[in-house]
Amino acid sequence: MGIRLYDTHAARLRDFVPLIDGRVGIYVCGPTVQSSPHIGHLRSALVYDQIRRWFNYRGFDVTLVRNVTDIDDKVLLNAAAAQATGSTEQWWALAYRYEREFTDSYAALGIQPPTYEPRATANIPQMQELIARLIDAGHAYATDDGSGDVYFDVRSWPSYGELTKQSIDAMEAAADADPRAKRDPRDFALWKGRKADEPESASWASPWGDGRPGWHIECSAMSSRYLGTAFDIHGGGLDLRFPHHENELAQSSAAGDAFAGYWVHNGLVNVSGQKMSKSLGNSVYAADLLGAARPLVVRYYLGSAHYRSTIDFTESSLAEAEAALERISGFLERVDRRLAGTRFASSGAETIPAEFAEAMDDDFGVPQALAVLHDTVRAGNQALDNEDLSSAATARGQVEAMTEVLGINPLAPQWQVRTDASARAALDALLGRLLADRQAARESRDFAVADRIRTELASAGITIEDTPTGAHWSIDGE
RNA sequence: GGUGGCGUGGCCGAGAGGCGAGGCAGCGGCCUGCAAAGCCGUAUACACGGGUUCGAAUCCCGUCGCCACCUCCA
Repeated sequence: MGIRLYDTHAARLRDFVPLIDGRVGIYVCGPTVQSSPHIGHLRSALVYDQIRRWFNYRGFDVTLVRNVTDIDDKVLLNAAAAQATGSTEQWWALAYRYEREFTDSYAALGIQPPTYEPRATANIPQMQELIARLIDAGHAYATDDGSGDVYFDVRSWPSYGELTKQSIDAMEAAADADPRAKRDPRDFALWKGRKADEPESASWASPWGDGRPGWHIECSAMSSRYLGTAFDIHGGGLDLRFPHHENELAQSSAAGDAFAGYWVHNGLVNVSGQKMSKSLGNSVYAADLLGAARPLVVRYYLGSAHYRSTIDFTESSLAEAEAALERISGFLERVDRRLAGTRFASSGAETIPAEFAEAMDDDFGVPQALAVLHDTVRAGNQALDNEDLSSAATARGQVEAMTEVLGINPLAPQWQVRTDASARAALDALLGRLLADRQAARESRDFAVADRIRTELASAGITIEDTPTGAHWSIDGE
């Protein structure tokens, strides 16, 4: 049985059949690097990381391309606005600064780097070549108003609107768009002629005059450059279906490219039930999240809902994720302690339970897969309670395998807080003394003393758990 | 106006015709000196009204409410 996924274009679940056996090419729309990454950007990148990891597990050779839009109106606008108040930062420096913020945030969440991350500014010739093909084919036109603009002619492409099932005539006319010299208000820019107040560094020579690319053309050009004119999966946020993906599809098809075989769209993130927007001032940035919880907790939270559903970020969201994760790491630590020194000490086979795999194969059903994970944790704890070490070891292997493929193994090096080894050893020695004192007090039934030690440690952020093999201490939140 | 989606127990969140996913919180119990952790048990949940069916949270019709997109969006 193979992987099924929901194709937005067909509007139904489809069996995944790769163009080339054993390989999958995925193109994902990355961010416009005009401001800091927010919770929605993280969720989107995480979704494709999960998908990519599952394809990998299923034996596919995955090529994941996620672009960086580093030239666009907002980038220029934001740089110009800062310059107006004294900044000397150029638009390209601003874009690169934000690009690094994105990279750092992705890395913090354990999102594997894509196979390649092309920048729009590095693919201008490819875009121009595509625009020229569209003009030749009669689907695009350069305006005659001297602006240097080139537009896609939506009326020339009968299937325009097919991705989002809309007909051109039923579309609302763009209220705020500057019609300039468009033949139809829905025509969209492929090339934007340079305006007098725009920096020379943001313009490129072209057959239609100096200028810069429109937004949509970059993805068509870059996907075909790196994945071929026909490739397997195109992904992005639900909000990109229209106009961005609709336009990509129109221009690539009109140019004669087969383009994406499957369209995948991830759900958006709301904040307390509301859409996140700058005007509402309710944006939750990556920095806010990473300041509020460990990166692993953020990853678990953002990755625990189904990729197509809207998730709502509320006050308790991170605490709930933390608690769920605590169950998993609690088991893994417990089983490791119990199995140490036994013949089950070293990790056995890491196997993925069939139900987990079935859930993931079915449109990446992470929520059901997590249910299997939690069931396995319970089974493992039961086995430990019953001193059934063999079953406990099996459960450990399964939990490790499942958390590994989801990128949420709490014991993975990625998530370990870097603590000074010598400081840790010193702490361990001190706690050893205190725990010995507490044990002595307990044996002489002086519980007041024993409890005081435990309370004092608790107020220092250290939790004591008594186990059959002695007291175990841990630092809260690690 | 057009297109698409959603409404599940105190909360989060799956499922899509027939044994009540899972997590959090709560309650009862086991364990413990007491805890913690763990385990066991614990819920007449599917917006409303009709209909189809032996059987509907799931399919159909209608109603109400909420949301997204319609050229800035992850």
